[in-house]
Amino acid sequence: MSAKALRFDGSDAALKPAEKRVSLQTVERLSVYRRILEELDRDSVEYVHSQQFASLAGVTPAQLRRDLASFGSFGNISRGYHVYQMSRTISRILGTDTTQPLALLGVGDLGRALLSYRGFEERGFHIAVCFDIDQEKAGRVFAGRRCFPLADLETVLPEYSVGIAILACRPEGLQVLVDRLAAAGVRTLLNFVPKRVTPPAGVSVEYIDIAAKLEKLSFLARRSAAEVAP
Amino acid sequence: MSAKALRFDGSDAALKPAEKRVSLQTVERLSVYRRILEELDRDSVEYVHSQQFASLAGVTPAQLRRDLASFGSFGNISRGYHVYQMSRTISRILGTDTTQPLALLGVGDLGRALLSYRGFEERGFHIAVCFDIDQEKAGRVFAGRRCFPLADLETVLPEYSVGIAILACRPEGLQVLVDRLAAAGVRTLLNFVPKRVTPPAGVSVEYIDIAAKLEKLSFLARRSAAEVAP
DNA sequence: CAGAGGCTGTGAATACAATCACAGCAGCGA
DNA sequence: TCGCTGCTGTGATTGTATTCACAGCCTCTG
Repeated sequence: MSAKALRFDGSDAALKPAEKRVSLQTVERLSVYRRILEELDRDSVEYVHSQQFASLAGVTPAQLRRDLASFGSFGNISRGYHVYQMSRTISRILGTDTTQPLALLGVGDLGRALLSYRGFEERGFHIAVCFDIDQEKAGRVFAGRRCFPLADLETVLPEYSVGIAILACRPEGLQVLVDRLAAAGVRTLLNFVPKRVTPPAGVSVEYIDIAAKLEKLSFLARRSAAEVAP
Repeated sequence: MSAKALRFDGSDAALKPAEKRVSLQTVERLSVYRRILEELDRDSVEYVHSQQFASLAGVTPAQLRRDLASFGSFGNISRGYHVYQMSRTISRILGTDTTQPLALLGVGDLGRALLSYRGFEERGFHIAVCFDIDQEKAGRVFAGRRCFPLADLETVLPEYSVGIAILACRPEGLQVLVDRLAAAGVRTLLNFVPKRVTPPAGVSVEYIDIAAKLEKLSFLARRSAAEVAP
């Protein structure tokens, strides 16, 4: 005896199905899914089953289905998921169906590498403007983008309507910089600087810490070696 | 000061006795902890309580204590944690108390940025050798390191006893490259290439996917905007 | 047209991570 | 010396993510 139909009886007004609770871990996996879907689309694959799809993405089929179901049902039973349609849907969910301008803070080695990285454009991002505290760098042009002095942040940034900023500068004074960016309307930050900051209300920060990843690998390498010869 | 309260007083035994189940998330946080401890040490702080320490690291005091306790007891009751000693202990646990040689695969924009990144040396890592499939790059010298052709991987790599390799190359043929590296004795991989690979047995892979992080931020920015004006 | 096959979506179960709350004790002042 | 203070380490609890397992459905074949 199943009680599943009751769910619909009591809550027909509550149907805003697309905006359930979406776990952030799911969101991170969505990027992986979309990349695979694009590859499949290039190969002219029309439908894909959770089994093959999951193995391409390196997750279990159950997890893949649950991730996708958290936005509503896309799967066609006994055919699988429609590749192109789902790719478009994920783009809309992630907000990458339109190109988004980025700001880059700090034009050192890493910053310059990011400026010349072509992958951004393919994924719907574009570094529109960059800043550096170094007066010598400010005024120069890097990979087609003029570099402004950090002091001009508040006057220059609004012209570009940037929602995402990339931090690739020195750790000194990082918190102050974050606060200035938030005040200038930036809502999210991608932080390459190995230093924790406390984001102002309404601002999200993601960290990319290369050295920390290496340390984790160092731990894993040592542990796996210990397992072999304990 | 008596070391008896601290169970691990500098001996190599620190690694062995508490081989409980250490969560990988804990390991990732250890890097953050160590960085903060080094800063405190530079400021000549000798002891630190879980309260202040946790707030610097951006975690709760309970989580910090649990993380540290998963290796054994470091804390001196009513004084807190000994800054320098714990920093050393974490280094031993992570395996970064001695410098480790890295191999770099792919000397494009990102690869060159990594070569000139100074942060590695500070954290106990050193890119010892690099490879590129491009014959033009092979033979040149980048930031003091000679670049070898990819074809010579099997003959050159053993001379450097590399345990960790960084993937910063093209996605084409990545799986084959991973298998070759594993066969050559590399135990862990840091993958900047936006493509999943299936690691051979005993090999761990960590991913750094910049575009995926940006997509996550794009989602967050959109959601937080929707919360304000639904 | 019926029945088999095999897929998705999801309730239930499990595994895992974070937090709470407190026993027990080192250090300190009286 | 002794009691008080406030810290750590940890059992218990809560919360969250993942996996299991299967009902229900769509398609295709005979």
